[in-house]
Amino acid sequence: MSKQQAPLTLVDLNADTPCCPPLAQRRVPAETAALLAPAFKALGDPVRLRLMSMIASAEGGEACVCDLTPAFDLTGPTISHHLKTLREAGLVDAERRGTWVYYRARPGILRQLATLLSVEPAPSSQG
Amino acid sequence: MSKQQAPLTLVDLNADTPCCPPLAQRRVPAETAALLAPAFKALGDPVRLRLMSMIASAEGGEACVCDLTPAFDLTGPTISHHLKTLREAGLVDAERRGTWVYYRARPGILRQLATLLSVEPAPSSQG
DNA sequence: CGCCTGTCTTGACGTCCGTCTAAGCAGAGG
DNA sequence: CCTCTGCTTAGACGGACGTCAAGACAGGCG
Repeated sequence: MSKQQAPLTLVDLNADTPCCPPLAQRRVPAETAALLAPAFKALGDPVRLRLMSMIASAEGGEACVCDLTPAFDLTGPTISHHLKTLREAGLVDAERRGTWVYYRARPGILRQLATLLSVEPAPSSQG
Repeated sequence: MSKQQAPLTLVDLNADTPCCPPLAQRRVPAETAALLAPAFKALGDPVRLRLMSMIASAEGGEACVCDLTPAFDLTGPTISHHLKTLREAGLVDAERRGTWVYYRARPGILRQLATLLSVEPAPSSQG
């Protein structure tokens, strides 16, 4: 990090409010696309999509790896790898408490992605 | 096509109404994840995310390849390849009219993805 | 018909991804 | 201290991905 403080990205993935208008309302700028695409990419694997859902829908808002792993026909390291991908995409946070590691969804970025994909409620035949 | 009509998938990507509750509300079943993950994957590339936005936000709801290509520092075939990926993911439709090919967004699946990612409006501190 | 323009397909090349096994690290308990 | 369990990291391997150059296909025009 020898750089000065980078010129603060236009999009704040931690914000709780949408960063940008829906994709169908205005062209997504290249910088925004570069920032948001990795999040979609992370959700672009069935295993990770299910992991994300299991974490986000878990009681108490968090899920233990020990609960996630047995739901798949995959080895522990593979699940760990997918969780790391979700973490690096900013979609989840991890916290160790004693023996177990708990994952928690970050609602902010989820909301931003949802807003980006949102479409006008109905395609009225005449404008 | 010697097959009989396939046993209609649980999720209809063409429907205009959401296929399933938000990811944070209930665990996404494996079959649903397998069906929707490719759409997220298709949006997981910055170029395709921008293409999708350019198409969805275009006037008249459609965009000509000839308008899309010059927006990128990529060759024609590469753009064509990305458009094919979006097409195969069910996100856009293509139609040839004379010399040019026009792409059009499919709002149905976009709505479904948005619904899937949607989160409770606000983590109100008051129960 | 023959050429020109616009788009897609093919084949190739380097990189990234999903998965595994083996090894490493962190707490809990004897 | 040692060992056991839970999770992550490291390394390897096959397959998929993003890109390009070259060629094929489709439609308009002289």
